[in-house]
Amino acid sequence: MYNISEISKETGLTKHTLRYYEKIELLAIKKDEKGHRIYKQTDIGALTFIKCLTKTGMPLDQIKEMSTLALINPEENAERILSMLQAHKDKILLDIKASKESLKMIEAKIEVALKL
Amino acid sequence: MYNISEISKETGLTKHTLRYYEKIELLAIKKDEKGHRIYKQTDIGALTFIKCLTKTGMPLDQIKEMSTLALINPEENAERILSMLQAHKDKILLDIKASKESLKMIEAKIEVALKL
DNA sequence: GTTTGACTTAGAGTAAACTCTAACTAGTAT
DNA sequence: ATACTAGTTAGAGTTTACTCTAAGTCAAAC
Repeated sequence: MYNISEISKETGLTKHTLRYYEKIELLAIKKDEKGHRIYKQTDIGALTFIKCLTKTGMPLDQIKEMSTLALINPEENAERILSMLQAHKDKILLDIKASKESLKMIEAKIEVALKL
Repeated sequence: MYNISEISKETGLTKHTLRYYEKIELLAIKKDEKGHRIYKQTDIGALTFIKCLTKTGMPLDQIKEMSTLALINPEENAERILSMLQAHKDKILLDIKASKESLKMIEAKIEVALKL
């Protein structure tokens, strides 16, 4: 069990962001009798996965859609979740390809600048 | 010589975006006697490079800084331009690495979802 | 000759994802 | 008792990169 400061350190997300994620209902965190958030190991896992999705350009509303589907009925929604994950995987592969092409152009510019 | 519509088609940037790039002084385009923009081949090259930098996450103000330096005095500013390009290249390499790691996590989740 | 479609401008509006502020409570340290 | 620290909330503000609107000019098509 962790409090918000520990989770902030652990995940690298600010406390503001952690509360913001709850406000937009990306995830739900239990509170203690004082109203303070109590995070579990599984929450760290979820936040790590959210970070990995946002970093690779999945919008928060899509992440929210997936996590809602998984929360409500993982078995029934498995197909939909799977297709979203597959689509995102394909997008990342394309992004990597595009990045490599951009890299080539930049390297060419570096060559030009080196000659000045 | 091309007009804004042709350049929009050519580069995939909207006319709005092309005018916006001029407003923030990312590049300067000559006008004809009617005040209409006239684009040259070199402008297409510049816009293509700008696209490659934005796609890979370089902020517009940094692109602007580089293009200003290159415009004012390419020889004198070569070193600064070079270091910015190098830094961006390194950033892209790190991003690709991170994307590949995210890919692994997503593929693991896909495996889990396939078992449902 | 008027409608259509291209262009122009200044400036307002939008979307996404935070980021911050103000006002508050509750527990601990001096 | 008072100051410090950590937590809470609602809601306002910020940043980036567009994106759109309104009002206008100008030339060709019907």
